[in-house]
Amino acid sequence: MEDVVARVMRQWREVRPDLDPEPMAVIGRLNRCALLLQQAEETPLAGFGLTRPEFDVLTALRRVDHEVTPGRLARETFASGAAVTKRVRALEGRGLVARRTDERDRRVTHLSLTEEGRALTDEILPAQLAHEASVLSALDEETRDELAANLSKLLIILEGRLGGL
Amino acid sequence: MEDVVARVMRQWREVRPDLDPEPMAVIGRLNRCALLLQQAEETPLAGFGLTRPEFDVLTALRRVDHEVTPGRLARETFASGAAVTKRVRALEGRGLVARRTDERDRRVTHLSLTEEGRALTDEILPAQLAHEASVLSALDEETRDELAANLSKLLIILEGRLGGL
DNA sequence: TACAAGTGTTTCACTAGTAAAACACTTGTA
DNA sequence: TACAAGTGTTTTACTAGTGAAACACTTGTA
Repeated sequence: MEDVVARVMRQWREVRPDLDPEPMAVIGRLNRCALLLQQAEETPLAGFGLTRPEFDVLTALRRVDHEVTPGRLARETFASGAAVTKRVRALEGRGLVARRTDERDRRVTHLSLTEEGRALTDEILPAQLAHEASVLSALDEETRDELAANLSKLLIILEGRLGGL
Repeated sequence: MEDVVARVMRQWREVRPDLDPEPMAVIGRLNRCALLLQQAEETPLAGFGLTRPEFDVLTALRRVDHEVTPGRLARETFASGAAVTKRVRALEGRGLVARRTDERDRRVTHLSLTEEGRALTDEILPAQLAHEASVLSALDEETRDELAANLSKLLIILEGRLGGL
Protein backbone atom coordinates (compact mmCIF):
# COMPACT_ATOMS: atom_id res chain seq x y z
CA MET A 1 0.00 0.00 0.00
CA GLU A 2 1.24 3.42 -0.99
CA ASP A 3 1.07 6.48 1.28
CA VAL A 4 0.82 10.12 0.14
CA VAL A 5 4.52 10.70 0.47
CA ALA A 6 5.35 7.74 -1.75
CA ARG A 7 3.03 9.25 -4.38
CA VAL A 8 4.79 12.59 -4.13
CA MET A 9 8.20 10.93 -4.44
CA ARG A 10 6.97 9.12 -7.54
CA GLN A 11 5.90 12.44 -9.06
CA TRP A 12 9.32 13.92 -8.42
CA ARG A 13 11.12 10.96 -10.01
CA GLU A 14 9.03 11.58 -13.11
CA VAL A 15 9.54 15.31 -13.49
CA ARG A 16 13.05 15.62 -12.05
CA PRO A 17 14.71 12.20 -12.44
CA ASP A 18 18.06 13.83 -11.78
CA LEU A 19 17.11 14.60 -8.15
CA ASP A 20 17.13 12.03 -5.38
CA PRO A 21 13.91 12.45 -3.38
CA GLU A 22 14.98 9.87 -0.77
CA PRO A 23 15.17 12.31 2.17
CA MET A 24 11.42 12.84 1.79
CA ALA A 25 10.88 9.19 2.69
CA VAL A 26 11.80 10.13 6.25
CA ILE A 27 11.26 13.88 6.51
CA GLY A 28 8.12 14.16 4.41
CA ARG A 29 6.48 11.31 6.30
CA LEU A 30 7.54 12.72 9.63
CA ASN A 31 5.97 16.08 8.89
CA ARG A 32 2.78 14.53 7.60
CA CYS A 33 2.45 12.17 10.58
CA ALA A 34 3.01 15.04 13.00
CA LEU A 35 0.32 17.13 11.33
CA LEU A 36 -2.26 14.35 11.43
CA LEU A 37 -1.41 13.44 15.01
CA GLN A 38 -1.79 17.03 16.13
CA GLN A 39 -5.17 17.29 14.48
CA ALA A 40 -6.18 14.07 16.19
CA GLU A 41 -5.25 15.48 19.60
CA GLU A 42 -6.98 18.81 19.14
CA THR A 43 -10.47 17.43 18.77
CA PRO A 44 -10.86 15.84 22.23
CA LEU A 45 -9.22 18.88 23.90
CA ALA A 46 -11.65 21.23 22.21
CA GLY A 47 -14.36 19.47 24.21
CA PHE A 48 -12.75 20.92 27.34
CA GLY A 49 -12.34 24.34 25.73
CA LEU A 50 -8.58 23.96 25.46
CA THR A 51 -6.15 24.23 22.57
CA ARG A 52 -3.16 21.93 22.36
CA PRO A 53 -0.66 24.69 23.24
CA GLU A 54 -2.77 25.60 26.27
CA PHE A 55 -2.87 21.98 27.34
CA ASP A 56 0.91 21.87 26.89
CA VAL A 57 1.18 24.63 29.48
CA LEU A 58 -1.03 22.73 31.92
CA THR A 59 0.87 19.47 31.50
CA ALA A 60 4.23 21.20 31.84
CA LEU A 61 3.10 22.72 35.12
CA ARG A 62 1.72 19.38 36.25
CA ARG A 63 4.83 17.36 35.50
CA VAL A 64 7.44 19.71 36.93
CA ASP A 65 5.21 19.62 40.00
CA HIS A 66 6.20 22.94 41.54
CA GLU A 67 6.03 26.63 40.73
CA VAL A 68 7.88 27.76 37.62
CA THR A 69 8.62 31.13 36.06
CA PRO A 70 7.22 32.10 32.64
CA GLY A 71 10.74 31.90 31.22
CA ARG A 72 11.22 28.34 32.40
CA LEU A 73 7.76 27.44 31.10
CA ALA A 74 8.65 28.86 27.69
CA ARG A 75 11.77 26.66 27.55
CA GLU A 76 9.83 23.68 28.82
CA THR A 77 7.12 23.99 26.16
CA PHE A 78 9.42 25.22 23.33
CA ALA A 79 7.37 28.39 22.96
CA SER A 80 8.30 32.07 22.85
CA GLY A 81 7.97 34.21 25.96
CA ALA A 82 5.22 36.24 24.32
CA ALA A 83 3.21 33.10 23.54
CA VAL A 84 3.51 31.94 27.14
CA THR A 85 2.28 35.31 28.39
CA LYS A 86 -0.85 35.02 26.25
CA ARG A 87 -1.58 31.41 27.11
CA VAL A 88 -1.07 31.95 30.81
CA ARG A 89 -3.34 34.97 30.76
CA ALA A 90 -6.13 32.91 29.21
CA LEU A 91 -5.66 30.02 31.64
CA GLU A 92 -5.46 32.40 34.59
CA GLY A 93 -8.72 34.00 33.48
CA ARG A 94 -10.34 30.57 33.66
CA GLY A 95 -8.98 29.92 37.11
CA LEU A 96 -6.72 27.06 36.02
CA VAL A 97 -3.36 28.73 36.65
CA ALA A 98 -2.25 31.07 39.45
CA ARG A 99 0.54 33.68 39.53
CA ARG A 100 2.55 34.84 42.50
CA THR A 101 5.16 37.59 42.45
CA ASP A 102 8.52 36.64 43.90
CA GLU A 103 9.21 38.78 46.95
CA ARG A 104 13.00 38.72 46.69
CA ASP A 105 13.15 39.63 42.98
CA ARG A 106 10.00 41.47 42.03
CA ARG A 107 10.59 41.06 38.29
CA VAL A 108 9.85 37.36 38.40
CA THR A 109 6.51 35.69 38.82
CA HIS A 110 5.85 32.09 39.78
CA LEU A 111 3.16 30.09 38.05
CA SER A 112 1.35 27.04 39.33
CA LEU A 113 -1.81 25.06 38.74
CA THR A 114 -4.81 25.90 40.87
CA GLU A 115 -6.74 23.05 42.47
CA GLU A 116 -9.11 23.25 39.55
CA GLY A 117 -6.32 23.32 36.97
CA ARG A 118 -4.67 20.31 38.50
CA ALA A 119 -7.93 18.41 38.65
CA LEU A 120 -8.72 19.20 35.02
CA THR A 121 -5.24 18.18 33.86
CA ASP A 122 -5.45 14.93 35.81
CA GLU A 123 -8.82 14.27 34.27
CA ILE A 124 -7.76 14.85 30.68
CA LEU A 125 -4.32 13.26 30.74
CA PRO A 126 -5.25 9.58 31.01
CA ALA A 127 -7.82 9.97 28.27
CA GLN A 128 -5.28 11.69 26.03
CA LEU A 129 -2.69 8.94 26.64
CA ALA A 130 -5.29 6.25 26.06
CA HIS A 131 -6.21 7.87 22.78
CA GLU A 132 -2.56 8.00 21.71
CA ALA A 133 -2.09 4.39 22.75
CA SER A 134 -5.07 3.36 20.67
CA VAL A 135 -3.69 5.06 17.57
CA LEU A 136 -0.35 3.31 18.06
CA SER A 137 -1.97 -0.03 18.84
CA ALA A 138 -2.41 -0.55 15.12
CA LEU A 139 1.37 -0.95 14.92
CA ASP A 140 2.93 -4.10 16.35
CA GLU A 141 5.16 -3.75 19.36
CA GLU A 142 8.40 -4.25 17.48
CA THR A 143 7.54 -1.46 15.07
CA ARG A 144 6.68 0.89 17.93
CA ASP A 145 9.93 0.13 19.73
CA GLU A 146 11.99 0.58 16.57
CA LEU A 147 10.21 3.85 15.85
CA ALA A 148 10.82 5.15 19.37
CA ALA A 149 14.49 4.19 19.25
CA ASN A 150 15.13 5.58 15.79
CA LEU A 151 13.24 8.80 16.42
CA SER A 152 15.30 9.22 19.56
CA LYS A 153 18.51 8.96 17.50
CA LEU A 154 17.18 11.55 15.08
CA LEU A 155 16.01 13.83 17.86
CA ILE A 156 19.40 13.78 19.54
CA ILE A 157 21.02 14.78 16.26
CA LEU A 158 18.52 17.57 15.69
CA GLU A 159 18.77 18.93 19.21
CA GLY A 160 22.52 18.93 19.01
CA ARG A 161 22.56 20.58 15.61
CA LEU A 162 19.76 23.08 16.01
CA GLY A 163 18.49 23.06 19.58
CA GLY A 164 21.50 25.12 20.45
CA LEU A 165 21.62 23.76 24.01
CA MET B 1 22.28 9.62 25.78
CA GLU B 2 18.89 10.97 26.84
CA ASP B 3 16.73 13.20 24.65
CA VAL B 4 14.18 15.77 25.85
CA VAL B 5 11.28 13.41 25.50
CA ALA B 6 12.96 10.77 27.67
CA ARG B 7 13.41 13.44 30.34
CA VAL B 8 9.73 14.38 30.13
CA MET B 9 8.72 10.72 30.38
CA ARG B 10 10.90 10.36 33.47
CA GLN B 11 9.16 13.35 35.06
CA TRP B 12 5.78 11.78 34.43
CA ARG B 13 6.80 8.45 35.94
CA GLU B 14 7.75 10.35 39.07
CA VAL B 15 4.63 12.46 39.52
CA ARG B 16 2.06 10.07 38.06
CA PRO B 17 3.53 6.55 38.37
CA ASP B 18 0.05 5.16 37.69
CA LEU B 19 0.06 6.45 34.09
CA ASP B 20 1.95 4.77 31.26
CA PRO B 21 3.75 7.50 29.28
CA GLU B 22 4.95 5.04 26.63
CA PRO B 23 2.95 6.60 23.73
CA MET B 24 5.08 9.73 24.15
CA ALA B 25 8.16 7.72 23.18
CA VAL B 26 6.81 7.73 19.63
CA ILE B 27 4.37 10.63 19.47
CA GLY B 28 6.28 13.12 21.59
CA ARG B 29 9.48 12.49 19.67
CA LEU B 30 7.69 12.70 16.36
CA ASN B 31 6.24 16.10 17.18
CA ARG B 32 9.53 17.41 18.48
CA CYS B 33 11.48 16.14 15.44
CA ALA B 34 8.96 17.69 13.08
CA LEU B 35 9.20 21.06 14.83
CA LEU B 36 12.99 21.11 14.69
CA LEU B 37 13.06 19.96 11.08
CA GLN B 38 10.63 22.66 10.04
CA GLN B 39 12.71 25.32 11.73
CA ALA B 40 15.76 23.95 9.95
CA GLU B 41 14.05 24.27 6.57
CA GLU B 42 12.74 27.76 7.12
CA THR B 43 16.10 29.43 7.48
CA PRO B 44 17.50 28.76 4.00
CA LEU B 45 14.15 29.59 2.36
CA ALA B 46 14.01 32.94 4.14
CA GLY B 47 17.11 33.83 2.11
CA PHE B 48 14.93 33.65 -1.00
CA GLY B 49 12.13 35.60 0.68
CA LEU B 50 9.90 32.54 0.90
CA THR B 51 8.11 30.85 3.78
CA ARG B 52 7.85 27.08 3.92
CA PRO B 53 4.12 27.07 3.06
CA GLU B 54 4.81 29.31 0.07
CA PHE B 55 7.57 27.00 -1.08
CA ASP B 56 5.13 24.10 -0.66
CA VAL B 57 2.88 25.80 -3.18
CA LEU B 58 5.73 26.23 -5.65
CA THR B 59 6.90 22.62 -5.31
CA ALA B 60 3.36 21.28 -5.64
CA LEU B 61 2.95 23.22 -8.90
CA ARG B 62 6.35 22.03 -10.06
CA ARG B 63 5.79 18.35 -9.40
CA VAL B 64 2.28 18.02 -10.80
CA ASP B 65 3.79 19.67 -13.85
CA HIS B 66 0.66 21.19 -15.36
CA GLU B 67 -1.97 23.77 -14.46
CA VAL B 68 -4.00 23.07 -11.34
CA THR B 69 -6.99 24.73 -9.72
CA PRO B 70 -6.76 26.35 -6.26
CA GLY B 71 -8.94 23.58 -4.85
CA ARG B 72 -6.62 20.88 -6.12
CA LEU B 73 -3.63 22.82 -4.82
CA ALA B 74 -5.25 23.03 -1.38
CA ARG B 75 -5.69 19.24 -1.32
CA GLU B 76 -2.17 18.72 -2.65
CA THR B 77 -0.58 20.89 0.06
CA PHE B 78 -3.01 19.94 2.87
CA ALA B 79 -3.99 23.56 3.33
CA SER B 80 -7.34 25.31 3.49
CA GLY B 81 -8.73 27.03 0.44
CA ALA B 82 -8.41 30.40 2.12
CA ALA B 83 -4.74 29.81 2.89
CA VAL B 84 -4.09 28.89 -0.74
CA THR B 85 -5.81 32.07 -1.92
CA LYS B 86 -3.48 34.16 0.26
CA ARG B 87 -0.31 32.33 -0.67
CA VAL B 88 -1.09 32.38 -4.35
CA ARG B 89 -1.83 36.09 -4.24
CA ALA B 90 1.57 36.75 -2.68
CA LEU B 91 3.38 34.52 -5.17
CA GLU B 92 1.45 36.03 -8.08
CA GLY B 93 2.45 39.50 -6.89
CA ARG B 94 6.09 38.43 -7.12
CA GLY B 95 5.64 37.06 -10.61
CA LEU B 96 6.26 33.44 -9.61
CA VAL B 97 2.77 32.07 -10.24
CA ALA B 98 0.26 32.86 -13.00
CA ARG B 99 -3.53 32.55 -13.04
CA ARG B 100 -5.76 31.87 -15.99
CA THR B 101 -9.55 31.75 -15.92
CA ASP B 102 -11.11 28.65 -17.41
CA GLU B 103 -13.20 29.64 -20.41
CA ARG B 104 -15.69 26.74 -20.17
CA ASP B 105 -16.43 27.16 -16.46
CA ARG B 106 -15.70 30.74 -15.43
CA ARG B 107 -15.71 29.92 -11.70
CA VAL B 108 -12.49 28.01 -11.92
CA THR B 109 -9.02 29.38 -12.36
CA HIS B 110 -5.89 27.52 -13.38
CA LEU B 111 -2.59 28.15 -11.66
CA SER B 112 0.85 27.50 -13.00
CA LEU B 113 4.45 28.50 -12.40
CA THR B 114 5.81 31.34 -14.48
CA GLU B 115 9.21 30.92 -16.14
CA GLU B 116 10.66 32.75 -13.19
CA GLY B 117 8.77 30.69 -10.63
CA ARG B 118 9.90 27.49 -12.24
CA ALA B 119 13.49 28.64 -12.39
CA LEU B 120 13.46 29.67 -8.74
CA THR B 121 11.91 26.38 -7.63
CA ASP B 122 14.44 24.41 -9.64
CA GLU B 123 17.22 26.44 -8.08
CA ILE B 124 16.10 25.97 -4.48
CA LEU B 125 14.99 22.36 -4.62
CA PRO B 126 18.35 20.58 -4.97
CA ALA B 127 19.80 22.70 -2.17
CA GLN B 128 16.85 21.91 0.06
CA LEU B 129 17.16 18.16 -0.63
CA ALA B 130 20.90 18.28 -0.06
CA HIS B 131 20.34 19.97 3.24
CA GLU B 132 17.83 17.34 4.28
CA ALA B 133 20.18 14.59 3.18
CA SER B 134 22.97 16.07 5.24
CA VAL B 135 20.81 16.12 8.39
CA LEU B 136 19.88 12.48 7.82
CA SER B 137 23.44 11.47 6.97
CA ALA B 138 24.16 11.36 10.70
CA LEU B 139 21.93 8.28 10.85
CA ASP B 140 23.23 5.04 9.35
CA GLU B 141 21.45 3.69 6.32
CA GLU B 142 19.68 0.89 8.16
CA THR B 143 18.19 3.36 10.65
CA ARG B 144 16.99 5.62 7.83
CA ASP B 145 15.38 2.71 6.00
CA GLU B 146 13.68 1.43 9.13
CA LEU B 147 12.44 4.91 9.93
CA ALA B 148 11.04 5.40 6.44
CA ALA B 149 9.31 2.03 6.50
CA ASN B 150 7.87 2.41 9.99
CA LEU B 151 6.73 5.98 9.44
CA SER B 152 5.02 4.78 6.29
CA LYS B 153 3.09 2.18 8.31
CA LEU B 154 2.07 4.84 10.80
CA LEU B 155 1.13 7.30 8.08
CA ILE B 156 -1.12 4.78 6.37
CA ILE B 157 -2.91 4.17 9.67
CA LEU B 158 -3.31 7.89 10.31
CA GLU B 159 -4.53 8.66 6.81
CA GLY B 160 -7.04 5.87 6.99
CA ARG B 161 -8.27 6.89 10.41
CA LEU B 162 -8.26 10.65 10.07
CA GLY B 163 -7.38 11.68 6.54
CA GLY B 164 -10.87 10.77 5.56
CA LEU B 165 -9.83 9.81 2.00
C1' DT C 1 24.27 56.13 47.08
C1' DA C 2 24.30 56.30 42.18
C1' DC C 3 23.81 54.42 38.02
C1' DA C 4 25.13 51.46 33.79
C1' DA C 5 24.36 47.10 32.40
C1' DG C 6 21.80 43.04 32.71
C1' DT C 7 17.60 40.08 33.25
C1' DG C 8 12.61 38.52 33.46
C1' DT C 9 8.27 39.62 31.70
C1' DT C 10 4.82 41.99 29.07
C1' DT C 11 3.21 44.93 25.41
C1' DC C 12 3.08 46.37 20.66
C1' DA C 13 2.51 46.18 15.76
C1' DC C 14 2.15 42.96 12.63
C1' DT C 15 1.52 38.35 10.04
C1' DA C 16 -0.53 34.17 8.57
C1' DG C 17 -3.84 31.20 9.48
C1' DT C 18 -9.02 29.69 10.27
C1' DA C 19 -14.23 28.85 9.59
C1' DA C 20 -18.07 30.73 7.79
C1' DA C 21 -20.30 33.83 4.67
C1' DA C 22 -20.46 35.84 0.33
C1' DC C 23 -19.85 35.74 -4.46
C1' DA C 24 -19.85 34.07 -9.14
C1' DC C 25 -20.89 30.88 -11.88
C1' DT C 26 -22.87 26.16 -13.80
C1' DT C 27 -26.13 22.44 -14.03
C1' DG C 28 -30.20 19.55 -13.67
C1' DT C 29 -35.14 19.69 -13.63
C1' DA C 30 -39.40 21.40 -15.09
C1' DT D 1 -36.10 29.73 -20.44
C1' DA D 2 -36.26 29.82 -15.53
C1' DC D 3 -34.49 28.91 -11.35
C1' DA D 4 -33.13 25.93 -7.14
C1' DA D 5 -29.36 23.58 -5.80
C1' DG D 6 -24.64 22.77 -6.19
C1' DT D 7 -19.66 23.94 -6.77
C1' DG D 8 -15.16 26.65 -6.99
C1' DT D 9 -13.08 30.59 -5.19
C1' DT D 10 -12.51 34.70 -2.51
C1' DT D 11 -13.63 37.75 1.25
C1' DT D 12 -14.54 38.74 5.97
C1' DA D 13 -13.94 38.89 10.84
C1' DC D 14 -11.27 36.96 13.96
C1' DT D 15 -7.44 34.32 16.52
C1' DA D 16 -2.93 33.03 17.94
C1' DG D 17 1.47 33.52 16.97
C1' DT D 18 6.05 36.41 16.14
C1' DG D 19 10.31 39.57 17.08
C1' DA D 20 11.43 43.80 18.84
C1' DA D 21 10.72 47.36 22.03
C1' DA D 22 9.26 48.74 26.42
C1' DC D 23 8.94 48.12 31.19
C1' DA D 24 10.20 46.91 35.80
C1' DC D 25 13.30 45.52 38.45
C1' DT D 26 18.19 43.82 40.35
C1' DT D 27 23.11 43.79 40.55
C1' DG D 28 27.92 44.96 40.17
C1' DT D 29 31.09 48.73 40.18
C1' DA D 30 32.66 53.01 41.76
